[in-house]
Parts: sequence; structure tokens; C-alpha cells
Amino acid sequence: MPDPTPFSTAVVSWFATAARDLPWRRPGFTAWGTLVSEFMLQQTPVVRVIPRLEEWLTRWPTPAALAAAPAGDAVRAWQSLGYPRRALNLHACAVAITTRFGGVVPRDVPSLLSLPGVGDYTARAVAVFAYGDRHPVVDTNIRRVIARAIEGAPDAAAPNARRDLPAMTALLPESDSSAARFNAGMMELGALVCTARAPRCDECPVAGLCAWRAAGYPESSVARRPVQKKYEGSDRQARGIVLGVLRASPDPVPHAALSDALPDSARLGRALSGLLADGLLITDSDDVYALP
DNA sequence: CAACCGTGGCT
DNA sequence: TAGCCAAGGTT
Repeated sequence: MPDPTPFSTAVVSWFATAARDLPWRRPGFTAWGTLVSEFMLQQTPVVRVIPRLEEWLTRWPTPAALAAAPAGDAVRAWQSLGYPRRALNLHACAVAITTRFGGVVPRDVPSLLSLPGVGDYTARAVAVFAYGDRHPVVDTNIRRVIARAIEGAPDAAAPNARRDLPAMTALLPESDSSAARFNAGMMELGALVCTARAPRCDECPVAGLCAWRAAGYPESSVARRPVQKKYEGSDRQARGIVLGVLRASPDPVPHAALSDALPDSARLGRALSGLLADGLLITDSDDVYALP
């Protein structure tokens, strides 16, 4: 490993000029707002998150406010952000923060990891971006930047905390504030310049230090498997159709209305049992369904 | 650990 | 068009 300082310094100074003006970077943004934004940003693009985030924080400005609402309200307000379990988990977070942490989003990583739907990335993102503490943050952007610039590989390998966290730690500046800006800068670099497809290497602030560039931009040799199975006709799509009907209706919905929206009864049955098991749906009788 | 979990925009 | 991809987490 070469001296990480020139690399880290270049990323931090680039970030000072290139950072996007995003809601969660506003002065005075709360730790709760950071937690909500990180949940929404789990696999959902920034541009689609921003309007939902503003709505959520206006409606539920504190964990206690969300905890006082039915979980179904959170699922409905999630709208089409996708992966609606995140809305359920976020509501459960609000309850846990209110009951176990006095209504204050915890600051230490182990406490954050104890919250539902909070994993290695989200826990450290909150500790770093909301509280300014010094931890390595590793998301998909950072793994790709490290793979290319440091390891000379065309793409990131599968996520692996045993390898990813030490790799980021080795690059992390000493001071809390520089470390936080480096974490954010690495994510921004991966999002804006060192992108998965068509990276903008001519605009890259660390091109001169990049191992991938030095190696002549080798391409991946192994064929990549599809990132997702086909969506059309899938059970995943079926769950979305069912929840879409429920979100659109202020009242509980009879099974017949769901059959109209999803005539394939086997697929509908799998969607309903799955959603019930996940707690995204409740049913009092055999044929009337509602959000929790 | 591979598979699963939504949705929509881009190429 | 069909596949790729987006600030992951859970099982």
C-alpha cells in the first residue's frame, strides 16, 4: 500500500469543490433525518429519494412522531421508493429509538446495528454523517473506487466486511472531520466520476494515482450473472401489485379486488402469504386485507 | 452465501 | 429491447 495521504488529500479537496447540494448535507440536518435518508437511499437513486424525504421529515420530524403513527402510514408514505420493508423497518426503528434510547438516535455503532434494517453501511453512515465520528464507511461506490484506484481491478468484488472495512480504514485521514469528508468524498467520487458504467476518468481527481489506469484499464474477464431475475411476471412484481392496491385504498380491501388486479391465483397466493409473513399486510378475516 | 426483496430510468 | 444499475439488509 502506497502512502494513503496524497490519495486521501486529493479526494477531500476535490469533494470541497464538487459536492452536490443535497438535503442531508444542509447545516442543522438532524440525526433522525440522516437515518431516514440512509434508509431511503438503500438501493434507491438520490433523485427519487429527495421529494419523499422532505415529505417524511415534515410529517414525522422526530422518531417519537413516527413511532406514534401506525406502521401502515409509513408503508403508504413510502409510495414507490421500492423495497417497502424498509418503511416497516424504519417505523420499527422509530419505536425502538423512542422506547430504548430516549427518543435520540444512538451514536455508537453497536447500538445503531441493533436497530432493525440497519447494517454495516447504515450504522457507520449515521455515526459519521450525523455525529461526525471517525469510522470507515463502505458502500457500493466506495468499494468500486477502492477496487479500481487502489487494487487496479475493473470492478468491486462481492461485499465483504472483513476485507472492505480494513481497506477503507487504511485510507482514512486522522482527524474526525477530515475522515468524515473523506468518506463522503469517496462516495461522491463513485457516484459522479468513478461510475459503474462509462467512468469519467478525464475528470478524475485521483487519475494520477489510479492503479486501474496505471494497469491500462483491464476489463473484467469473467461474465457477470444478471443482477436480478426477470421482473415481469415475478413474485416480486406480484407483491408490488398487491401493495399498490392497498396503498391506493383508504379502506381494507377484499380478496376479490386483489384477484382483479392479479388474476393468477397461485402468484397472488404467494404474494399474500409472503407479505403477511413480512408484516407488510394484515388480515382479520379470511378475505379482507389491510396495511398494518 | 446465494437468493430474495421494488421501482424506474438509462443505454 | 432487455439488461444494467441505484448511499443495502436479511435469511
